[in-house]
Amino acid sequence: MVDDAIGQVIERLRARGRRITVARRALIEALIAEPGHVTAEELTATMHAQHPDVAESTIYRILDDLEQLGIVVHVHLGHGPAVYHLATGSHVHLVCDDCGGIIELPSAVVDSMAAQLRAAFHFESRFTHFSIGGLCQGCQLRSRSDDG
Amino acid sequence: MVDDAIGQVIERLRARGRRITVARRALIEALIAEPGHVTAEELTATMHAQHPDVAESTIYRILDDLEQLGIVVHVHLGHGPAVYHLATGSHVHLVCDDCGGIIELPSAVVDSMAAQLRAAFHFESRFTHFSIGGLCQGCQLRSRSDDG
DNA sequence: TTAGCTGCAAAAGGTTTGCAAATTA
DNA sequence: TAATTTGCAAACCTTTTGCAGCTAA
Repeated sequence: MVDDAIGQVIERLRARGRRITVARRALIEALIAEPGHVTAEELTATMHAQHPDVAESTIYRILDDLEQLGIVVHVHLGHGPAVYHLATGSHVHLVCDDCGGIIELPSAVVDSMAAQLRAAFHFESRFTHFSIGGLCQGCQLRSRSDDG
Repeated sequence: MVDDAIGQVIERLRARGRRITVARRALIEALIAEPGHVTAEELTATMHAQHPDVAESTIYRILDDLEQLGIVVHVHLGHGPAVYHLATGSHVHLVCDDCGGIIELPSAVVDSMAAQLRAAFHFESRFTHFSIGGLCQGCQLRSRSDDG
């Protein structure tokens, strides 16, 4: 069924006139195999196990292309490098400013907020591209005790 | 009253043991004079009109320091450089992914959302550090007509 | 006087680009 | 064959850092 998922993506690429190269196939495999959010650097490392001569610039180019085709999205969780994942299973991220911990939310959680912004500003919001920053429970407690 | 605002910030710096240098005073003036969101580069340009030999690295260092003191915040509106503004008047940004247009919201608009995240995840969210991406009305209409 | 700040220059980190060679269809 | 894709290396952009000299208190 992983193979199946790969086949489906490849189909979509062919349908849009892309050529299926070793690097593309390997990157799609890596994206499907990886569980969560991966940086370009991590993807490169994964792919280098099997294909050590794929250049990181190639990976950035393929990711760009996949993103334009709506197959992949990238997310900014914090100040570091962007992370990538398949566009299916897009979700919202709460990221703790102190410890960097991540809570993933189903997009539905922000629906009422999105509706509010749509009604008031005609703005169709996507909460998925940037994280929502803040403090997790642990860091709230810690900063309180630091104060005292 | 601008002078007054400057004086207040300088007081806070002194109270925390900072030295008041030409660069610091000029940067505070620039921040108070600038209307909205400014990048470090824009601040540098502004300051160079009066003080051409202040280094950009100095500006980054002072901004860091002011941020640690809670006087300044930086915000990521999109993929470009961070923008800075005084911590007073902190607000939420809706940024159009297509045209880059910005809508500023009073923080109160996200209060109910914040309450929801607090109740469900004990997460104290700050919607001010990253923008909320999406599509503004104009770009929604444009992309619809591009489809057809 | 002396700690804190600054300028300069260089480096770091993430991402993009130019170009000739390789590869896909 | 012809156009797309790639590897390599270099550039780019924003931000950080090391260090010696300057300056505010």
